[in-house]
Amino acid sequence: MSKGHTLSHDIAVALRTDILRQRYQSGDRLPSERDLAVRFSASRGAVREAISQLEQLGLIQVQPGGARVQPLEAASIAILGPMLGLDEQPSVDLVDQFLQTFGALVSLTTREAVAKATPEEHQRMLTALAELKKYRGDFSSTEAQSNWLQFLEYLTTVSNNLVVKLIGNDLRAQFIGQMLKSGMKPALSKATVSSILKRLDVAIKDSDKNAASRVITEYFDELRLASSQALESRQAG
Amino acid sequence: MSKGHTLSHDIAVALRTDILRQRYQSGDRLPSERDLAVRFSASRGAVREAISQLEQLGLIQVQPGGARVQPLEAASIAILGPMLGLDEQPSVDLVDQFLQTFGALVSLTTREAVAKATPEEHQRMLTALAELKKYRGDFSSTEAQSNWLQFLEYLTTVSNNLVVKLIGNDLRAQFIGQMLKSGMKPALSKATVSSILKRLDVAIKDSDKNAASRVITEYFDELRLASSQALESRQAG
DNA sequence: CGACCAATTTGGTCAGACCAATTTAACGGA
DNA sequence: TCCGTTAAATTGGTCTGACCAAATTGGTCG
Repeated sequence: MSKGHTLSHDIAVALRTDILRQRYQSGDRLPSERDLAVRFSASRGAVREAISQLEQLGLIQVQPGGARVQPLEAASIAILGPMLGLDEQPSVDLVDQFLQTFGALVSLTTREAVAKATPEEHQRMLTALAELKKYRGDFSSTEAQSNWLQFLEYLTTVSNNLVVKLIGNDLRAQFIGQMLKSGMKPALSKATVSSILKRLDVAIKDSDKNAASRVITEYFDELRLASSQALESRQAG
Repeated sequence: MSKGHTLSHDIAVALRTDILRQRYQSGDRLPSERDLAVRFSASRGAVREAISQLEQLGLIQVQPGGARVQPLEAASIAILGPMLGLDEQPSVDLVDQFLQTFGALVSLTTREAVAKATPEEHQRMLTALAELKKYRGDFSSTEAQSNWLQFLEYLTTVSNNLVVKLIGNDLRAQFIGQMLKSGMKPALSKATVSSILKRLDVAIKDSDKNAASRVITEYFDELRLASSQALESRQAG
């Protein structure tokens, strides 16, 4: 194991990809563990480990007689990243759904953060915003994106909502990884970004949780629009 | 395997519980696979399967030299149900966070469902609401709760947001299971429930997505309040 | 064609072996 | 006594082959 991945993990990834590409329909039986061991030139133990990982993801149900593929929509959120990474470019619908959902969660944590922040946290939010404003609305660099995401993550921390944090763990790392891999960066205009940062600043200064939440919702609505356009023009071009 | 659970799953559950109960701190090394095999009177293979499940949950990181416990807040949402089920009664904060987050997601899907529904779906929503109104605000029965949850799930289906669906898979089944196990049912007054159903009906009839979303948000805010009170009075009593 | 039974296949688990990577212990020198 | 180096021990990663319980498949008979 020199490349940091176990064989069982590699097998699970390969099978997961087969399932996500619908090479098996819901209800179909997977090949037997013995057959998979031959296919992957591995021991049955490694295959069993892989299979139990897929079962935990909700992708299959295992019982004596064979493992059966389950409906995709009954699976865990942890399959989102792999789904997005299936093709060279992600599905427009799925990206939109992700942004919409992620936006709703961030809007919630922003609201709660503004409502709950200690004076110190409040100041730290404003300081971070001031740093973001230095980009003058130009969020296209990796650094700017990273700082913006860190800011959003800080809001989650201040909101102290573990449930959102746990969901975010499954959503964020996977999504960002796949977006970067696909080389796609949705571009908001500098005017839009500047406006959002400015209004967010005012909302936080005024401890106006509703305004802050609205600004974030608007940011994600803009981002959804820009993403859809970017993806569609890539598909046309 | 006569009781529907594999040994590896039982071992994973036991270790997960140890970790969630903070018997190990973040950074601590778990006992070796060989020691765990002795402890659980199992083979090392079964232990390895259990360990790889815990790694997928983000609870541990496995490498030669030993598996290390990871910070809880870096884990997957799939640990929420087990966290809620640790004690006889769930943590007030965690239940509140769950309801807040779940409420935000349902509010989003309600908004989208109202915006997107086909005439047939629209009619089906109204029909389901009419059925719910027959309870005259009395949601205390298992049947009423079940029908209400089915209605909310139908909204998710109509909204066609796979991301929310996948998150819901991790949230819903676990949470409801744990709540029922703890025998706790938060009680909203009949007047509150009737009012919510009535206004939701109007909003859907008018295809007013914002109003529908607001009604759902309000329902969950009331539910959060009632839950906190119910849990706190149980702790006091 | 359907029911029943036997054979085969499948998952569940075990023990023991071996190799690569990490951790711990021991030794020597300053 | 402390630090650095090396060796030994421990740990994870994987394999093979065996056996048992549960499910599936195939064959036979009415």
